[in-house]
Amino acid sequence: MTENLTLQMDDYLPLRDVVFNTLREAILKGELKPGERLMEMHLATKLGVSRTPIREAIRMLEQEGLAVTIPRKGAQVAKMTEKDLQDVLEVRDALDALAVVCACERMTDAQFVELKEAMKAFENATHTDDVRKIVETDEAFHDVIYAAAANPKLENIINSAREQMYRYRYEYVKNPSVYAQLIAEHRAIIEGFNRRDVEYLKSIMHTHLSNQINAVRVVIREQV
Amino acid sequence: MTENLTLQMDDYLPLRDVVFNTLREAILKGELKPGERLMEMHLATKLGVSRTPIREAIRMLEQEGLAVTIPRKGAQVAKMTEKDLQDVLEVRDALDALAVVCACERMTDAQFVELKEAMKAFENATHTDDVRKIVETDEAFHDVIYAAAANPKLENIINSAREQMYRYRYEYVKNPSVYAQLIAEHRAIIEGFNRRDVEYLKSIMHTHLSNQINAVRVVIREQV
DNA sequence: TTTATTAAGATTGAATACAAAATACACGCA
DNA sequence: TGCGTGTATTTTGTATTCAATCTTAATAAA
Repeated sequence: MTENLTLQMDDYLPLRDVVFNTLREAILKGELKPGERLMEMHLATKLGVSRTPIREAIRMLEQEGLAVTIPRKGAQVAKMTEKDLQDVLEVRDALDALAVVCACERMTDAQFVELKEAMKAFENATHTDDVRKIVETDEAFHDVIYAAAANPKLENIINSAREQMYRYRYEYVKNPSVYAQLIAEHRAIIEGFNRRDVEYLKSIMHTHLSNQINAVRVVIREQV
Repeated sequence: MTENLTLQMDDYLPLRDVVFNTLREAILKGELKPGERLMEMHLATKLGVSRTPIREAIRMLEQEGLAVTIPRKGAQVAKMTEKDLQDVLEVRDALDALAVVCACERMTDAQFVELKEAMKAFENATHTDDVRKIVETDEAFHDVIYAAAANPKLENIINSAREQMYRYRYEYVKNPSVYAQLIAEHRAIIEGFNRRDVEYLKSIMHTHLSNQINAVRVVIREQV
């Protein structure tokens, strides 16, 4: 009886959070395209809720950088210019460097095992055609590193930066010719942690990130 | 006539933004203390608005890390633990380093002049007892650097990190014995930009930041 | 006295209602 | 045809209302 209640409590989420997650996912997957208007009434009827939770969810998306709203004109999915992308990458580069420094110091043995498993999962995924799965296992690999850094604030900020590129990054991963390189880089990262070689790790992370730049840049240029 | 209309347009702000700014200021100034409950009805009557804009402002504060809400229980001003502070400082350290690297490359002559003026303003402020002014001119000095980095995304993230420490930092600046050191560090920063000496700048920024740690830590310990 | 119990009040969550502004569109005019 | 102008419609901003949950406090039982 009580456990039933607890269960209800556990999976209870305010509608605003449900809406937020739904819209967030839709934006990241590209179902809602950059520049697309987020009309409250439209979303409300589509999701079967009132405007109230929609509005609150939009405020949240706004602060995440996924939506932009102009007073009295409404919200739209955030667009990124090439400059925006460059700026975000610059920041991520610095934060990635910090993350590997921290992770190098603080990674537990269990986490190192986890990292190697995440590596395998990614490698397996690249043998399929499931782009979604490839992206997810790649993200998961990096998640292990960020978690090992043991700095939740850092993790939050990196995630927010990742999120902003996510939409564009999809295109990069769709191209199978990059898999070999990605795998090699992941292997190098593991090797780096094995040797606890901070400088080596920093440089790998840097190339790993900058490889994405050009690909993403092309996608952004295509965005009218 | 038309200019009057434009003016009205310009200073129009949705209530949610007015409320957001008001609450944000109140939190940063310490008028709303960490852990204090943010009750919608209470704030609404106090500010003379309905609960709707209050709720939206709270969602915004939440994403800024200034408020925390537990579903069905309401929001409260975010508390920071020592660990939280350490985490934020670690991140800010990395971002400050990035900022000076960028600023070193990109700072215009006009901005360098601005920086020297901000320095003077800060120095003058330290000769008064106006703690508020001292904090503001100090912030302004750093704002010039962050602006010179010419990376708005970086600026946003740094500002959000600064904001989270701001409340606690006040106490540090209240102590006049640190002024001399602060001035010396600011002078060193200017000297660093003059020489475009990135490594020197990084190290100054690092000590500049870490000097704050212990002071802030004391304040946090006092927070029950 | 302390601990359950439970009812009243307070508070949040969500929907609805109303006001103000922006947008779209049809009409008239040059 | 092209361009304003004004009206109708849509959309956002804010307030109000109703429902669900949480908190508090008073009461009763051990």
